[in-house]
Amino acid sequence: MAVRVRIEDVAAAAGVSMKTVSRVLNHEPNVREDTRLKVTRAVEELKYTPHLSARSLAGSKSFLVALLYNNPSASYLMGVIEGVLKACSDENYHTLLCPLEDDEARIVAGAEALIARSQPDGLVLTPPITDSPALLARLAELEIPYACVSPKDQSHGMGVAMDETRAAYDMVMHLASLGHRRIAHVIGHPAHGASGWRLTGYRQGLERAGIKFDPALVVQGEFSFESGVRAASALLDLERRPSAVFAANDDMAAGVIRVALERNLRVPEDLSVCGFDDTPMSRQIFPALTTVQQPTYEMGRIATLELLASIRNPESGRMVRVPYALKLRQSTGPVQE
Amino acid sequence: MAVRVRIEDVAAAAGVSMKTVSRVLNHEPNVREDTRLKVTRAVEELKYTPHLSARSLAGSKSFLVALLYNNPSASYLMGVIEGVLKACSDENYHTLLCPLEDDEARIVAGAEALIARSQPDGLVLTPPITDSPALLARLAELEIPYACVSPKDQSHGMGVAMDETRAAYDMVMHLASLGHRRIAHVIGHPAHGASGWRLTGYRQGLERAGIKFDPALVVQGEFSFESGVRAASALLDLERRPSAVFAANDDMAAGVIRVALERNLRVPEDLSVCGFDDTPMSRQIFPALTTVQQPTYEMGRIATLELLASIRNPESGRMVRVPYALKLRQSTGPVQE
DNA sequence: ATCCTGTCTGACAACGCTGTCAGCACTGCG
DNA sequence: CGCAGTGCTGACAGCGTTGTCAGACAGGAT
Repeated sequence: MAVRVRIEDVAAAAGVSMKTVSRVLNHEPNVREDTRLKVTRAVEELKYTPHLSARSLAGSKSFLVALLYNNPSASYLMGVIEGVLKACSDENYHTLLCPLEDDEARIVAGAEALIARSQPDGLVLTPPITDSPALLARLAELEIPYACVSPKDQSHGMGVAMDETRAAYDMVMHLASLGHRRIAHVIGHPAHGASGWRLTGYRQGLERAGIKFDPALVVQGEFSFESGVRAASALLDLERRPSAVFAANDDMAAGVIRVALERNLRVPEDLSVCGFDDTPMSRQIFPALTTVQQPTYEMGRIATLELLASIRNPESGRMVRVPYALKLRQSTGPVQE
Repeated sequence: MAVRVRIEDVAAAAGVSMKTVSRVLNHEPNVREDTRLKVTRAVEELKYTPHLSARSLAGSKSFLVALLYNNPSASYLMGVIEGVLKACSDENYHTLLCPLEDDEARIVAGAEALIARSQPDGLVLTPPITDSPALLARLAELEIPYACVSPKDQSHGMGVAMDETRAAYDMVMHLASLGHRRIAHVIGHPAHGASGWRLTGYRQGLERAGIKFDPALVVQGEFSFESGVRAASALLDLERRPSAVFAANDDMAAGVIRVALERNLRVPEDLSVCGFDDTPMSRQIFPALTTVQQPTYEMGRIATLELLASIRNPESGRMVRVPYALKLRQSTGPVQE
């Protein structure tokens, strides 16, 4: 490995001072256009990359973005992570992963430990910790900027969100268009904002389709496969069982399918099932699951870009809406007589 | 946020010089036991954490470990990642994630870019890039230490591995013990070492069970769900079709189950199916999949610990064996007449 | 011609830590 | 009793960058 190219070398090559090179690299004002050009050329020629540690030490910025999570879904997380990584590397930041425990106190403690150790310049939060009041309060105190992915409260702060209510509504309309009238819903984990939105969308869809809301057809789950199994058992024990089940995520939908098949019900002939998230698993179970695709990569990327923008300019940083897509597959079909 | 505690403050509190504190923190020799104690106490009292950037700048170490991967399985990766994170944070290192593209040239380019930008002190490689000769050669040139997770060549280097051959052997013995004689195998992606080991284990199992190896029952796959579907179609089109299929991973096993159920075969009554990896999906499909569990978290953690040990002392760094576990579930059952 | 403004540039210290090296106190040995 | 050897400690420079501040220069107002 050759010896490192330093800012000093670039300065010499460009015939300016170190400080001017620094200005160009940091997009600071007050550099003449031709000077800027000379410097950029020298940088490219020497393939210069600033030394992160030196930068961070001198500038008291860490160039670190931490991604805080406690979401158990590996595929969801990996999507978001890749997006965050992409945005960070494009802007010469490093990404720190910070897995957190489930309970509120430990979330705060974990985040504080991270902040003390690594001094990140900003944080990206994923659900459900986007909705931990204690954490948000502490972050405000510490004055650390953060961006949220799908937070419950989208009225302020920055980040990225999807119209989940609308997606759930669309899903119910899809079922209704297949002739279903007894459409059940398995609610997600009560702590997640998504559970509420999806339930709301379900109710709005029913209303639009002219179907009376039946509380007996709505069962509490908690986003896990096992909770889907429990919910399905309850629903299929009903005297007048539903002809379709809309589970608030794919894992629970898989649980519903499991129970249906165990009871020798055919999916979708005897029972239509749909989920939410479009995990890889949803394509691999039989029958393949009708579900809603979230652009997790884009969500991670955009949230991070907003965060970085707001680090540079505290005025900026918005809540960005991203589109979803219904994935119609084999687990939903027309109602049979 | 209060002002940072610096090494100077700790030195003052302990009544020693900065350098002595530094020595204690870096486990350097030549510090009297009581001095060491005084310092440790002061560190704890002041809750001192060394400033990573300053350390790295002064010591020309980056305290960074990069995890290179291009494995598409999110659950496998998340397991390894969490393990690496744990080991790193325990030793006050940071983890860098480095997703790489598939082809050899881009793997090397991606790794070089990472190394140039971030100067990691060491790398953790996951399959299949553990087996990229071009990359390994380049790393040797750059003299960057690396640890491998399940590399093809375990005769030298450090890292962690599982006896996959033995696990595959066990799986075949399990099928044989259920009375199966026509046991098919779907091979994994040819570039992965795992494919070879699992095939070898399959053949050893057959031999041990006194079953003649039948090339017609062995089909090439590539670890994807779709390749499992293709393989299963071929196998089930056979005149004398197998009574059991051992797929080299869970995704392909899911593909096999999909095809079987589509053809109205019952699993396991008409066809036993088993996989490898114990992905979360394997528990969520119907029927739940018999498979082999890899301790991914431990593997990531141990590989990283070996790496860090070898950074401190180039003499150390071994290839560690970790245990596996057969997960017997509903997708395998006794042969039916 | 003089002053003032604003734009652009560079010298130098500082960021928090570790490497180097010198110095001190002790031990064992001739 | 002197001297080399060993164990322990501290002073200080330097890692590669940015913040601060002062200075040079151009253009407009007086």
